[in-house]
Amino acid sequence: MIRTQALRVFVTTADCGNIRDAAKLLRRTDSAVSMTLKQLEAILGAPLFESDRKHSLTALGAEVRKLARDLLREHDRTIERIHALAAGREGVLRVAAVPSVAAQLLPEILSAMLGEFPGIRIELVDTDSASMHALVETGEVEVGIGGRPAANSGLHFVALFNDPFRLVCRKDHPLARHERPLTRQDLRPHRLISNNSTADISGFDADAPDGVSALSARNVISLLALVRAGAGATILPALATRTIDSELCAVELDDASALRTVGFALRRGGNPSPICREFQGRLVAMVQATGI
Amino acid sequence: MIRTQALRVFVTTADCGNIRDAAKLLRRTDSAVSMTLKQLEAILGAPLFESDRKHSLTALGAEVRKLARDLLREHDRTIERIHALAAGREGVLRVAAVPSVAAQLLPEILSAMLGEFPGIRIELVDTDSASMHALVETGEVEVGIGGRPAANSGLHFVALFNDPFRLVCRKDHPLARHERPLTRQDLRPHRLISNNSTADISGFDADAPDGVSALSARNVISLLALVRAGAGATILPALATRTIDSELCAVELDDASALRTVGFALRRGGNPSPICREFQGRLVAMVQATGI
DNA sequence: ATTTAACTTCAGAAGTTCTGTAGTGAACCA
DNA sequence: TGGTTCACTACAGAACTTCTGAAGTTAAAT
Repeated sequence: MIRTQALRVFVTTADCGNIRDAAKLLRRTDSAVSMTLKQLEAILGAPLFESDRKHSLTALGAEVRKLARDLLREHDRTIERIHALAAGREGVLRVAAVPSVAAQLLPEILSAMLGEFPGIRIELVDTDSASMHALVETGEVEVGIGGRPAANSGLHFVALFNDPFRLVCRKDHPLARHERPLTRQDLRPHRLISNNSTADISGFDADAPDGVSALSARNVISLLALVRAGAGATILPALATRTIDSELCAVELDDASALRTVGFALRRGGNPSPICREFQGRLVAMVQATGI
Repeated sequence: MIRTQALRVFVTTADCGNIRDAAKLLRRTDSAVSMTLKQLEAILGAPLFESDRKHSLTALGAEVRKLARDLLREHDRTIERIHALAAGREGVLRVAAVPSVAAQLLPEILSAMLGEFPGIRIELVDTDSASMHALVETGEVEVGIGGRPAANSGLHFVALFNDPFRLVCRKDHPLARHERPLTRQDLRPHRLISNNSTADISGFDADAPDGVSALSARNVISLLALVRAGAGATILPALATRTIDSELCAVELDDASALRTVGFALRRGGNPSPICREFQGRLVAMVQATGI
C-alpha cells in the first residue's frame, strides 16, 4: 500500500535534492525519510532515484513526481476544504425568514459573516411563515426564521423572541395619539388593511365581514403606501415598524394574543451544518444584545 | 491529521448506510470502522452522521462525502497510474534507431508492446548513429540503437549484435555472382555510391578521390533506386539488405573491419524506465531468437 | 417484554513508523 | 595517501497507531 505520506516524502525529497533538507521540512529524522523512500521503491519494484544520493531522479521517478505532486496538491486542497466546511468557514447557508426579520435583523449578521468567512455563500429567501415552514421541510433551506410551525409538522422550533403587533397609521389618524394600549374595541370603528401578518392574529380577520378585510396588501411597501394615502390603518409586527417613515406611527395594542413568537424552524432531528450553527448563534446573540 | 483511509471508511459507510456492510467491504471489523468514524468526527469537531445509526448524513456529512469521494477517486486513479508506470504498463518510450534496425527489427516489437500495454505511447526516430547519440545525450530519447559511441561521450553502450556490411548491386553487376567474399581489391574497379552507413567503415570513403565518393545518397529508397538504375553498387549493413527487391542482390565482403557493432546507447548512470527495460529485454530476446 | 440489529467501548494484541546510533562509501582537501 | 566531511543506510528498540474480540449500550421490531 502506497501511503499519501510516502508520496509526500518522495516529492519533498525530490524537491530538496537530498534527504537532510527534506527531513527537516517534514520534521522527521533522516532515517525515517530514507526508510520511507526505500519502502516506496520496494513497493514499486523500481528505483526512483539514480543513486543513493537523492539529487537526480530516474525516468520513472520524474513521472511519479509529476503525478504525486498533482495528487498531493489536490489532496491538501480537499482536506483544507473539509476543515473549512467543518469550521463553518466555507459552505452554503440557505435561510428563509419572514420579511421583518429578513429586513431588520439579518442584513447585519449576514454581511458580517460574508466578511469574516470569504469562502461561504448565503441564500436568503424572505417569505411568510407558512411557506418558510414548507421550505425547511423540503430541505430547500436549512433553517427558517418566523412563526411557530404546527406541532404535527416534522419541524423543530426554537423560540427566539416575542414580537408584539402594533397598529400602524398616519400621524393624523384618530388613534395615533391614543393614551393607553389599543383594545379591539378601539379598533372596530376604523378601517384596517389586512396583510400576511394579520392572518397570524387569532380572530383578527374574523372581525371583518366574511373573515376577509375589504382591503388587503401583501407587500409591505404597498401596504405602507396605502396607509400613507389615508386608505386606513394596518397591523404589523413591532419589528417591521422600526423603519416606517415620519408620516406614520406605530401604536401599542392591548392584546395578549396579538403577539407572535418568532424563532428558528429546523428539520426535526436534523443536525445543522457548522455554518448554520454559527448563524443561529449570531442571531441569538443579536436578539439578546438588542433586547427585543 | 485526516488519513486518506479515514475518508475511505467514511465514504464507504455513507454509501452502505451502516457500519456492518462497510466493515465487510473494507475488510475490517465493525469496531475498527466505528472508531475511525468517531475519530474523524472528533478531528472535524462536528458530527457527520445524524445519529449513531449511520443511515443518514448531516448537512456537513453530505458535503464532506462529495469532496471525499472525488478525492478518493482521484487518489486511486493516480496510485494506479504510478503502479502502471512502475510496471511499464504505462508511460512514454522514446527511442532512436538507425534505419536498418528501425525498419527490420522494431516494428514487430513496438506493435506487440502497444497491443499488450494499451496505456503506453511510443516515439520512434530513425536516424544515423551520430545523431542518435546526440539525441540520447540530450535526453530527447531515452535509448538509442545503433553504432558504438565515442568512448569519451557520456553514453553507456551495450552491444547487441554484429552486423556485417554487404555489397548491394544489380543481379547483372559483374560482382553479383562472385564466388568468394569480396576484398577491397575486388571492389576498386567499380563505382560505389556512398551513404550514411559507409562513413562507419574505416578507410572506405578514403579510397575515393579526396575521401569523397563521386555519388552519394542519404536515403535508402533513393540509394537503391540509383543502384537499380545502374548508377553503381553500394554497401549496406546486412540487416538493411533483407528486404531488397528481386532485381538486386547482396554480396558478402571479406573484410573484418567491414563490420559494425549495433547496440543500445543509454545515458551513463541513467536508470532506464520500466517500459524502456521491457523494450530492451524484448529486443535482446528477438536478436537471440533470430540469431542475427 | 423479549429479541434482534446496530453501534460503541475497552483492553490488549498486532502492526507500523520513528528515533538514535553506528556504520558505509563517496567526494574533497591537503 | 590519509583525514575529514557529507549523504545516506541498517538496525534495534521505543513510541505510536490501528486492529481485534468481547462485552456493553441503545433502539427498533416482534
